[in-house]
Amino acid sequence: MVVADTAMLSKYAHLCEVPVRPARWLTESVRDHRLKSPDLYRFCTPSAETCLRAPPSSSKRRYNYSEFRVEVNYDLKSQSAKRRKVVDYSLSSGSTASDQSDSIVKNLFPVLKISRPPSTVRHSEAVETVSSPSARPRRWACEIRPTMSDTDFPMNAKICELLGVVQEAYALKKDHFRTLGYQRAIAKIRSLPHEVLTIDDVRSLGGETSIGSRIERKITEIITTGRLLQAETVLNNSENVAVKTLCDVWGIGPVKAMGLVAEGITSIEQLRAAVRKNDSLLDLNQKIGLKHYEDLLHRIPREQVAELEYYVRRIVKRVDSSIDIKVAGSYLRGKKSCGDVDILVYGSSQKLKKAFPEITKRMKKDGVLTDDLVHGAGKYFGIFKFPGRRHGRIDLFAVPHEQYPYALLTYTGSAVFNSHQGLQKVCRTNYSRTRVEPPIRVRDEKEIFLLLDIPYVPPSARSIS
DNA sequence: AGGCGGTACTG
DNA sequence: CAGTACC
DNA sequence: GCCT
Repeated sequence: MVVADTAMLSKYAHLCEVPVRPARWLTESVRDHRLKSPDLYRFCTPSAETCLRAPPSSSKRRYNYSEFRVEVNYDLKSQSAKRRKVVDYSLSSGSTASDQSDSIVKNLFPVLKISRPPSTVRHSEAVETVSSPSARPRRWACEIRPTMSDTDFPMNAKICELLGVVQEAYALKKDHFRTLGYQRAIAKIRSLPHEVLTIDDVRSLGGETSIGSRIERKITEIITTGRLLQAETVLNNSENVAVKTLCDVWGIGPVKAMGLVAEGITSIEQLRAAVRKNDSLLDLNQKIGLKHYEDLLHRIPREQVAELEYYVRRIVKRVDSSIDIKVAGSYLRGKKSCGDVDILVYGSSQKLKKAFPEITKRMKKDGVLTDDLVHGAGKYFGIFKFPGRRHGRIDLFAVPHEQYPYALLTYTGSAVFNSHQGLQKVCRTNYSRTRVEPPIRVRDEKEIFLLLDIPYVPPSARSIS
């Protein structure tokens, strides 16, 4: 099943191999901290009719999350009568968090392999994988269509490249929404199953395409002339190029960069010279970003992230053995290299209060954390370094265990993946340091997918851009 | 005409 | 408060 | 920028 608004429905319902449910269902379930009966929230449009799940045979079935009894549709692709399984388990258990999650996973997803710790296995095995592809839907709700590789359709790639130049220029001007418009149009082109060689290839899509008259005109220009004047103007604008370069320094954004360019600073070297003369040109974080500019341009090899994980866990366990860590982000998604390292530090909020500052303190004493960028009560952003290695960016998040699955989902990303299907919304509502009400209780990420009734997507499949 | 993500930290 | 960053 |  898919949580959808009306626009979503008209766009994607025909692609869904699972039932569709209105967003109102999610909103009210979240608000009231219990799952509303889906039968009260059905779309009645003909196109969605075939997607709707048949009403439960037992009219007494309740969707109360406190007793956590939900239906699991774990073989959505099966053409035969839908196989269903009712899962019913109590929320009390003496086992550890990872034991719990493993056994739950095995119960819910018999075909799922549970990985050993990433540091002890080869990269390709380091993420949870589904052993039998036929045991889950081919097309996930969060992955509406596969993205074509650039070589598939040269013209599409060209269009995306040139529109991307314009989009970046708007991003630097902080024209947030025009940027968004271009991003969506580019995503659309990239997802097309055919090459755009005439403008009719775009027009024939019909419906909501994210491509309006303006972008359509630009696409026409690219198709007919092979060029886009506006993009060339941007690329030839040295001021633009300089702003972009300066924005690569952590802590410098478009506004600061434009200010620097206005002062005649157009390169990293010039910026360093300028800071030597005027110490207050940059704030503390920007100076740190500049100091490690070259190192931070490099991605961190997966093996080194695993080393860091080992080290941080050792520190954490010494501070408080009831606390554990989880490396999320692109590492958890199985990438061979990571732009930074995201680490969730999770345990009881009481213990975290004392332990979290202590953990970063010890890492600093060891010389592993070399610079602090942000340290709040619930998050730490900084720079780490191991002997003989480059500096790298590290983020630590203190997560109370009842919010852990939401935080894990959030920080595993990708950002684009999270932006689909209400994932962002449900995580936001339930993972927040300032949150007062208790979150909807879930034990692991899979239960969040259940909550949304979206087929589970393993981390390795969430790297959509 | 108005929406397009929400939150947390720095200075 | 604006700016920047996080996914 | 696009969409409702």
